[in-house]
Amino acid sequence: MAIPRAAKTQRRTRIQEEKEEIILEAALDVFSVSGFRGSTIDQIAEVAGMSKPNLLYYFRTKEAMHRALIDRVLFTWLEPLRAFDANGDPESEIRSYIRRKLEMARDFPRESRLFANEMLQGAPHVEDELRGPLKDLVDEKAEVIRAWAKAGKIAKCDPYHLIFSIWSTTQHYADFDVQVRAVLGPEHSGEGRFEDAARYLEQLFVDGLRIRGPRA
Amino acid sequence: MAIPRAAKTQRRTRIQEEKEEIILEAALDVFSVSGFRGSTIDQIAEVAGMSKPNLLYYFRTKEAMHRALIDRVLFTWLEPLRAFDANGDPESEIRSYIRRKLEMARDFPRESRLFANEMLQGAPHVEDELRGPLKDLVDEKAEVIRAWAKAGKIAKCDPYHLIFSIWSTTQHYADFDVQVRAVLGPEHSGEGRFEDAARYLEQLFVDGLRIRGPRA
DNA sequence: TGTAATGTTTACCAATCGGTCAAATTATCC
DNA sequence: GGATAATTTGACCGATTGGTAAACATTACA
Repeated sequence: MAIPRAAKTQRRTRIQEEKEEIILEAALDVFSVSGFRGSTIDQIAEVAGMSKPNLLYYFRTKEAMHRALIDRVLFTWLEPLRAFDANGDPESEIRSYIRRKLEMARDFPRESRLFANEMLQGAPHVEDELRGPLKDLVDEKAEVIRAWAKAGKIAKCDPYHLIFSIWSTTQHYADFDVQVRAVLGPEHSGEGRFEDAARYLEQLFVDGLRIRGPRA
Repeated sequence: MAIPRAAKTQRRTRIQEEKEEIILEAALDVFSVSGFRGSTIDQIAEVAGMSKPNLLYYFRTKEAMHRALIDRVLFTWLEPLRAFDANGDPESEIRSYIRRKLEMARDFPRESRLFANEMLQGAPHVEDELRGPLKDLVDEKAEVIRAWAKAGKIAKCDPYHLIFSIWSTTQHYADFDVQVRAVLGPEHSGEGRFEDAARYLEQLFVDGLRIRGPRA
């Protein structure tokens, strides 16, 4: 009798790893569009190409699927900020942070939307992570930015709202993709819009951080 | 026999106006958090304090409720952009546009989230409005900004991405409110955060638009 | 005040929801 | 190859879903 669920076994089988990957991929498709409440296990099962009980063999509940997905996304989502280097040159650090975040919006839009959906619903599943690891990381990087300003390397600014601005502007191209495409029109909806956005955003933020000399 | 639904009558009764208002208010509460698919008529009925069939007397389907809500929100949501004045002073126009958008994020967060939810789901109910009225309005204002740049009143920049940036940064404080509060901590989660955001964003965008002189 | 239109509720429906169960199938390892 | 564990599925469950039917209550208006 195979009572133990996959999750409870000691070692993960080859099949387990493969199937869990397929399921999470399908779950990402569905959750990122409809949010937790609006998604159904049947939808995910159909996308994954397996039966519903089979999904539930690998993840005991809908919550468990969502949880696993969120955990994975949350980690990789913070990668760019983690890479933010206190010893680097301020301007190029900001620049590459923007570029990296924009690349993620381009290459992993579903992950961005999954996260956005969770935020819109009041973060019922991740509030602890926000207040813990996320806040800690942001606090740390905000301190770096503040130190740069104090040392006169960049203009004074509120580091928290700077970070919020970079988050929102870059993620906008993933989360509000439909709107961006609709407004830009079909002729500017190719991948080139990410190039344009990168150019604009780098200019915007870097200019804002330069210490202003006498104006023309 | 009262076959005709409220919506089909010639003139709207006093009761109709009141109840429809109550229902839409409740629907906004629910839809803005859970999105269309994730919301149920029962939830809305409970918030509205009336029975489910009573809701369905005023709005025949869940879609009709959502539709009515979206239409109303879409209109008021574009108010600030409509007010953007081609004959005004560029710097103060941008400034007051940011301020107005931020006020809306503060005073009408549910409306912002309703819209964001719709975008995340691929705008299945409003794609036409995006491609029509919205695009037209943005095109018009983008032309204004381009003209300002051409006349040397502001620095050259991509007007579309400028508008996207203002949208995303301001709406972020409504849509990602949980995250903002979590990162800022309880001591900075009072209404003052909107003041700080306004100060930061006005500086960011206005600086970016100033024609740059020789640097210090 | 009577009556027709409007508004409200109870009871209900078929479809779908998240999830279980036991039986059947497949992979693994000796 | 056979025993055993791991995987997959069809049938099913109670709860919830969006929505309806019809009886009942209230309002507006002559």
